[in-house]
Amino acid sequence: MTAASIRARVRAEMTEEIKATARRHLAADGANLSLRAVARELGMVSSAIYRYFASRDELLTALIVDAYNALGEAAERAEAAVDRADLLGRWLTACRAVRGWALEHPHEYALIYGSPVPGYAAPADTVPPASRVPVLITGILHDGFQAGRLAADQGEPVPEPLRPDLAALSEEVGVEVPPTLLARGMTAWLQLFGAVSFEVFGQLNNVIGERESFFEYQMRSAARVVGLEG
Amino acid sequence: MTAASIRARVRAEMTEEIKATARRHLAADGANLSLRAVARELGMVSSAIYRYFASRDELLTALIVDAYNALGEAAERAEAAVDRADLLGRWLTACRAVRGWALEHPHEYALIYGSPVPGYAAPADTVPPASRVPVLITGILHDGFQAGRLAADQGEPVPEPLRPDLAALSEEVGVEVPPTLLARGMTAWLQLFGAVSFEVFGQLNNVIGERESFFEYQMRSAARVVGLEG
DNA sequence: ACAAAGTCAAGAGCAGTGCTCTCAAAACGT
DNA sequence: ACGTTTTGAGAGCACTGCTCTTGACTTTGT
Repeated sequence: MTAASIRARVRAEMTEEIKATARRHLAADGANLSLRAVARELGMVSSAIYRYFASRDELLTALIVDAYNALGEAAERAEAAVDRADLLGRWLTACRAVRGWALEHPHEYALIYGSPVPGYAAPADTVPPASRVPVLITGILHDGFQAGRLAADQGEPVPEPLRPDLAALSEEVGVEVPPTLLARGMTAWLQLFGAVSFEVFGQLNNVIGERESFFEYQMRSAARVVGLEG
Repeated sequence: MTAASIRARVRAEMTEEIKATARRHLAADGANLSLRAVARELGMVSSAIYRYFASRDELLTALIVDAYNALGEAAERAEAAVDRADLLGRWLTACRAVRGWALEHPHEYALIYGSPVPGYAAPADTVPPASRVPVLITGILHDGFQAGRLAADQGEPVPEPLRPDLAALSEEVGVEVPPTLLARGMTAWLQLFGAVSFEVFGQLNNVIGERESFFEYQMRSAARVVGLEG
């Protein structure tokens, strides 16, 4: 049994090493990285990789799950260090963590928030890692609402047809937030990933030089829409 | 000279035909479409394509420019049909046109607003087509400001370091808009493309069913931040 | 202790890719 | 009509993802 564990452990290490190498190659070739190149760098032959990943897509899926988790954890850790009562601080800190991680790992960010890979369909096990950031944001909304510091109704009225979607969403996450507040939360969510994506994908090149100020302004503006006071 | 025109015209038609075929292949293979497959479908050999495009990247550039122009034109045409005094209507109409085009041409949209193609660097001639939508939005801001219906200062205060960027931007576009208003315009811009990207790239799957209501709500909310009254 | 079962890396091979080069046949300007 | 330019075809290079087979090694059941 201990012997089997050894083999299992070696296998796990090898798997991790392949992923690490692939992650490095991601920077050069994006989503269409070369399995053969990864194998070559690891001093093995391409067919050997298929012992660990059934296909290139499966390798990609592993990288995607890892990326979602890394991003989620970065946001969670940063946000957890902020005083629970400081709602605006929690929001801004989470935003900065997302942006920071994205700028540090632009190619992994592109993998999860960029254009979908052509033939690739994300399997179900990417969903929980993917929802870590949304869940985090929803938690801030929840706390603010419970404390009576976030109004349910405010700003643009929420269209009737949209409310069931929002109610189902709040239920799915397991956090109770009124649909009207959740709708504003999604505005902030769009604003966050819109800003990060534009910066990472180069849409801000030759447009905005002061990236930090710009991001800070946009996230504070989003917070204002939600109703988070400074 | 007329003879030369014939050859030139045939060449132009051939170029257009290659692009059209490539556009079709874009749907299946995304940014890494196959030159050979395109050639095969056109009944020619792969090397013949190099008479029209020096490389795959150059073909991609042509597709990118076309996509930016198509999107820009769709937005401009729709917006132009709205009463000039109806600022909110102009904004919402432009937004709907952008979303509509993106949903009709998801793969072309991914090409211009998705993750940047790995080895590819966008040449300078993509800039003017790319700025058609931003210019359009800026025009609405300008008209509203001139008419005294859009306040310069409102909402979140704009950080000092950001102002030169915004001033330069307004100058570059050739449309006079106060930096504070332009900052809110960029909020709306982020909101627009954040919403469209999330929908086209599948981030809203199993999250929002009522896409139209959701989009409408988000764009009205963005308009409110800018200061566009209904 | 030893054979059976399982696991692994390697190599050959298939069909495909972007791209370059050469060569013959058109189309063109004069 | 003649020399130039443009065009398509074909062969070829180095590369890709992936499959299948082979031989060596390790783990397991008895």
